[in-house]
Amino acid sequence: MIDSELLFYLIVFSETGSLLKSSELLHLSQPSLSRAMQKLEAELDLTLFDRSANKITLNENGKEILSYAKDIMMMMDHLKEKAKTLKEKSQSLNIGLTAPGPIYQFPTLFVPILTNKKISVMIEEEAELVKKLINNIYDLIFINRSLKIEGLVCEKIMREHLYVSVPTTHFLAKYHHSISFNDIDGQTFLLSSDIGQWNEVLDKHMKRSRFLKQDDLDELREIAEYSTIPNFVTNVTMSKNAPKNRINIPIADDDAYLDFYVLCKKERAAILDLLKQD
Amino acid sequence: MIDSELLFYLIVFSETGSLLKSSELLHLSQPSLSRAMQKLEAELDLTLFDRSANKITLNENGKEILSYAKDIMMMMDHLKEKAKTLKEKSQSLNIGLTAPGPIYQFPTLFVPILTNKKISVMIEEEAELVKKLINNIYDLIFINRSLKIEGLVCEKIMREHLYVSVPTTHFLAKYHHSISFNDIDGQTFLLSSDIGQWNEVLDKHMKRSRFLKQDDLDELREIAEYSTIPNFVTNVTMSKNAPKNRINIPIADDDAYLDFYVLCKKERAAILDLLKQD
DNA sequence: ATGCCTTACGTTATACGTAATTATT
DNA sequence: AATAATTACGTATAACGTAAGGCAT
Repeated sequence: MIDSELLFYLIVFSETGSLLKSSELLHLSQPSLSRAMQKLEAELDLTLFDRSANKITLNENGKEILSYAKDIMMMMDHLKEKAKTLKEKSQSLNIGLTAPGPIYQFPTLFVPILTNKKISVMIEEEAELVKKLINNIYDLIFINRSLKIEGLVCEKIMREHLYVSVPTTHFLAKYHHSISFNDIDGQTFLLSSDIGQWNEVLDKHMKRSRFLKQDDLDELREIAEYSTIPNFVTNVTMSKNAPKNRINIPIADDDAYLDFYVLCKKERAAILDLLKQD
Repeated sequence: MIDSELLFYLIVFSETGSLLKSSELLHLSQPSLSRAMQKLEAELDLTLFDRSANKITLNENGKEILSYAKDIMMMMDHLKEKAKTLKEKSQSLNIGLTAPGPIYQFPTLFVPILTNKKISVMIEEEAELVKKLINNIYDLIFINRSLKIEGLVCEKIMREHLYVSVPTTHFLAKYHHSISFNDIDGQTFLLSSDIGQWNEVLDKHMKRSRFLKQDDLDELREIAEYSTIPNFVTNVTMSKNAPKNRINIPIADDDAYLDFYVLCKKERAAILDLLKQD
């Protein structure tokens, strides 16, 4: 096998025209480079240089071989580039969701420092998620039904249950054990912008309501605490230190429940272990 | 720089699926190969294998990198092939002539063992010779006039003079000091098949003559010795130990002289030194 | 005399094989 | 137990830098 290092040296030499200058660029002693070029000639069993006592130049053979060396070096660069890309990819975890629930259920999975991976999270519809999982754009997706597809593993991993959060002074607070969409429809609610699949639920059962959309979750929480506007929480988003002036009332309808199934490629099923940390 | 040897090992591994088998094919101990693959991973800063205690397989990264490695290895093979071709070329000397005279004038040049080169010799017309010299098909050509072309060197190197060789008993032998084409035209002559430019001379001045063409020069010489048929020789083809029963009569016409000029590419002018050996 | 390449030589680092170790089937 | 990988360790080879030598400008 021809040593690719020597081909690289040849290219550098062709650009400086002298062993001395090349050796400086290559952080190598000049005798070493001289021997390296002799070795290349020996390996190829071909004279590549015209030599005089204090001058060395590429001969016709050398020029021909040089162009091949450049091609190979270009391929080497492509390989290195690919290796870099693959490393980035293997260090990142792309997760797709139909709704944000799993982020609260599996907090360590979604914290880059803990999983030692760069995380990207995207909320999309099921069909899109599945397509992109198969195309390796996602490593892991969460959807709301069981889906058996060749080459994919699918496991049920959680159920999310919707609650309405109202001030203790609110007229709805009397339903504190249970409530239905019908009971609360027609009011105005604070609502996070990114609730994915829950949008469909609300569109279906809360046609007469008004929603004040809020992008920032911290701001939403703050507004909720200092206003009397009802908002929504779920079993996984409820914090232990919830505001004392509010109560969370479970919604009894079947559509107030969302099951979550996690899917990934069979050969990467090991990723699912990450879920078991939580 | 990535060591191309390691890429080759990777390819062999991909074909056997085991380090042990690969190491045998590569005439290498198995621990060495194990370390080599670890080194490749380190150089690329990328995991290429899934390892268990007694099994190692390519992972997704490894498969991707493998295809790049194969491309590079193919380029390496092309380079080696090219080197081989160039070596063949640098060991051969292609000479073109308008007439065979220089072969006799520069005998060592045309003996492969002495010049340490494979020799090919071809007789063609000037225009063809020059074209092929420029296109590197010939390394050296001999033509009959001075020709100044950019990038070529041209030197006058010999003059060939035509003689007619007749038995001492022949009626033409009385002209032993000098003779003209006109004096000898109308006879029958022995003639070599490959006389190149001399054909034109004879076509012009010997329209009424008959020529007995002979491919093999040794046979021609033998026939000449044991017959009374006149033939042609020149100052360079005349042998010292010429047959005693014949005399060589110089032809006086201007067209009985052919000047020879040698041409080669300027950058290869060193080849001309070969002529000086003779 | 100077500059640049090659050869010589002693040293260091690298790559190898053998042997020991580990873990899976 | 057998197989096939990795790790440990001592050795031999190969690559390096310094120093010396040679030849053309």
